[in-house]
Amino acid sequence: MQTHCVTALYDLAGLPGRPCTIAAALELVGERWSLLVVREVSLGNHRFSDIARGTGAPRDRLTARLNALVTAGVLERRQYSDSPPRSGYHLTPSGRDLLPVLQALLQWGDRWAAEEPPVRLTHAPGDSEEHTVDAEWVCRTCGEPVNSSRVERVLTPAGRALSGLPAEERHEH
Amino acid sequence: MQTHCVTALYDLAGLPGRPCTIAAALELVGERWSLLVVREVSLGNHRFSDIARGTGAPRDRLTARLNALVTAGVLERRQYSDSPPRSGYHLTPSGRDLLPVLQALLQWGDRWAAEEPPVRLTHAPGDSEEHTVDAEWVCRTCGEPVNSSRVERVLTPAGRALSGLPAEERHEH
DNA sequence: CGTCCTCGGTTCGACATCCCAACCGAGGAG
DNA sequence: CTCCTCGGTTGGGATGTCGAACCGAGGACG
Repeated sequence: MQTHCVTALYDLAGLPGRPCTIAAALELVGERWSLLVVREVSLGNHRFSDIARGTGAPRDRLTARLNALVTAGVLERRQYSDSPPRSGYHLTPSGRDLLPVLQALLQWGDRWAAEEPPVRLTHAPGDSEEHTVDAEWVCRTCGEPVNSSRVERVLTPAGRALSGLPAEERHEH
Repeated sequence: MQTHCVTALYDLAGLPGRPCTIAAALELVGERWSLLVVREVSLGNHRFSDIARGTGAPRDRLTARLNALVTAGVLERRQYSDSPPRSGYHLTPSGRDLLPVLQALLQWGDRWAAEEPPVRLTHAPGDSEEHTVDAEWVCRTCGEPVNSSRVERVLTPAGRALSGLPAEERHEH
């Protein structure tokens, strides 16, 4: 599996504020419509007009976002017809890795932004019964829910360099 | 536990595109700086100037975002000094529920938006060793990872009403 | 008292982005 | 030939964004 970005990594030093990959991520996919475009493509709508209808984005904004997401390495264009020449947009591995972000937003929106969710995710894996998906973040290493356990933030050498701290000996309080 | 929004639920019918709480969520916290403000507050920076420094947001934008997040019910103002009268911003339950969104963005950004992450999250729950957090979404009901299992989208009655007539949905392979 | 400082904003002007509606060119279909 | 769809582009007005300057309340210092 790819472990870092191939196409569009973001220079953390060029960002304002605390050096943090959340900010870098938002720089790539945080503009208006971007994540909804990813949602729409992940639902199987690969064509310009389907994405436009599904998201509700203005066509010129959609053009801009699609191009930005392609150069960010989140989407790729793929020709699906020679005549007339037509191409569709598909998720790259990096784009597929955004699905957890969408899952998190969906779950938050279901709970806090709508009276009654318009869509329910159901789940029938293996031999268990069909049921509504209610997901939580779990640490792959130890299996515990992430939020209920003690989590500490540690600056890496790269982070120390970016925040102007001496290379060794100094920790944040 | 609160199961829906108390202050600022978003009228899904007023949104363009597919009725979807991801869009509603982004309407509340998707503007520039909003999620970074939530990150900053969650790190313990409650004061205006600390949030400004931590996020790098212009002061007028920060004012706008803080007010929006307060009326959205994500943050609340709390007075921490009478003289001079000073108040800080704190996460509400709804704001705390955004942490999984930040976790998802962090993980994506670490992998796809930066060469070397500036911060590592470590985790030492219960009796296991300290290790780097690597989280995934797991279904609370059956315990299986959400992305690797069959998940289906089902329109609820509310969703059916909102979309008039449901279109057929294809899935990516 | 007067001057300085910090904190939490507000105001201003230049600029970028956004939205909508109209338009356009390539390529079928009839 | 005319019409249609698809995938955009273009123009103009509204809205959002930015950086820097300004402001008022309230200490702190002398």
